[in-house]
Amino acid sequence: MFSEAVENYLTEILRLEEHAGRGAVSPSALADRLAVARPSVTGMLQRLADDDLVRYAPYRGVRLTRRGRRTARQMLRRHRLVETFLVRALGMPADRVHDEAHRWEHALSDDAVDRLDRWLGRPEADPHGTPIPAAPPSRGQRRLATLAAGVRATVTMVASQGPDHAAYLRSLGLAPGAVVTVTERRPFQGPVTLTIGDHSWIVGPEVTEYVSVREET
Amino acid sequence: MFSEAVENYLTEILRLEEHAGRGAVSPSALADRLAVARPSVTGMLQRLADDDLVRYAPYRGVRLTRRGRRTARQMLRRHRLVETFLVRALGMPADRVHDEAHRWEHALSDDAVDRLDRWLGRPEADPHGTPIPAAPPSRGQRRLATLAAGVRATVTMVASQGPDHAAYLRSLGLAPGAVVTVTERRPFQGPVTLTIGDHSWIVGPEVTEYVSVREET
DNA sequence: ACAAAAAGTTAGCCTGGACTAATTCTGTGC
DNA sequence: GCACAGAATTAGTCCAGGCTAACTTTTTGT
Ligand SMILES: [Mn+2]
Ligand SMILES: [Mn+2]
Ligand SMILES: [Mn+2]
Ligand SMILES: [Mn+2]
Repeated sequence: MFSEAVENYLTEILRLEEHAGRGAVSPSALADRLAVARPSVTGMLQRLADDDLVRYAPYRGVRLTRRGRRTARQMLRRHRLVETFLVRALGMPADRVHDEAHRWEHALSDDAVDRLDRWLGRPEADPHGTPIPAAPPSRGQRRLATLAAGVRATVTMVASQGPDHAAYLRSLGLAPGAVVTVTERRPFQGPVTLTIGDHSWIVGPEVTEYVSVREET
Repeated sequence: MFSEAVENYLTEILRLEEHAGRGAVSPSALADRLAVARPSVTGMLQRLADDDLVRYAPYRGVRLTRRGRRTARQMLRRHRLVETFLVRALGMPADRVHDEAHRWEHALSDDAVDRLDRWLGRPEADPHGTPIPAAPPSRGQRRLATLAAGVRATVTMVASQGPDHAAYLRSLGLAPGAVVTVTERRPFQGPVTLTIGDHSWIVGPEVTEYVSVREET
């Protein structure tokens, strides 16, 4: 979703916001923590502001937006889960897990994070005792790509990638509220068979990646 | 050490070399596998050749050098160990581990790979049955940075970063053949105390990262 | 109150790694 | 032996994300 650099900036801004209490985060502090020159920070903050990940007024410091904070918290969650794993499973010395986790945190998929969390028994704190942020309140929402076969689900969101794409999705009946079941999933990211109402369609990732669903209860 | 892109190119070249038997690998095949345009491949191959990772003659295809092959094999090892871990430990469906491993493989340190390998019981093959390349024949050689405290080791290599750096290392007595012990290691990449002969020195990563040692038997 | 220091930004540059359009090789069929 | 299809390379562009040098704004100390 975001580049490694963007993820690192957001995470570090959150750490500084939490640490230094209320108030905006200073670019210099960020530059220090990220080990980059100050002008690099200025440039990145401008881009993050354009993408609505931070609110940034020149000479006034920076704060995360709701969107930015959501991403940053997710990164902290990953970071701390990975650290926990490295210590508990791999027996890595506690003073070496941070750098390792700093790289892993960008590589894990949501699914892998979730499995790691389960494997660790849903830990509440990392090896240093720092709390691990909870998983975002997804209310069961997920991409169609990750829906298990045979499970009925309701479409919650269609993130179309342009007019043709939107029209195609509509022609399949994939609109919010539609009920859909994955009836077959071919291995290796192969095509997926969907049942929507009394129609079946064979579709590829351009469909399953951009449609969100919630499992029926 | 290398960028993610470089690691991916080298790994894919090795896969193609192994698959398609003897002969040079064609840039088009590479472009397909890496999902990039052909000119991107040409450009990268030129850089890889400059860095002595491939031998490349225009219009004649490409082959890995010894150096390139060593790196590529290491990546394949990581990839397959990670896939094994994802299936065995996290229970991820076998048809989803490849993409995941493709990202993890770039994030793991040598130490983490080694711990994962041990944790998995030194598996010989990944979940698809494909053999996992062996760890490089390091003969116990490692960076001083990873040497456990209290273990006597012999310096095998000094990778100095310029004349001043070289002189500094020499002044500590760190030359091939010298016997060294880490007597204390402060947490958080803190300073390390070395004993060399009857001298002790407190040094930082600019020493421990660039000196290789072999543990005494 | 104001000068000096510190913090921050702008301007201009660079590298890696992608892309498209245009061009040049190579090998095959006749 | 040659035309042509396909493979590959060159030329030129773009963007992310760094950097240094120079400038501007804010803060601080007297
Ligand atoms: Mn940490
Ligand atoms: Mn990181
Ligand atoms: Mn694989
Ligand atoms: Mn990869």
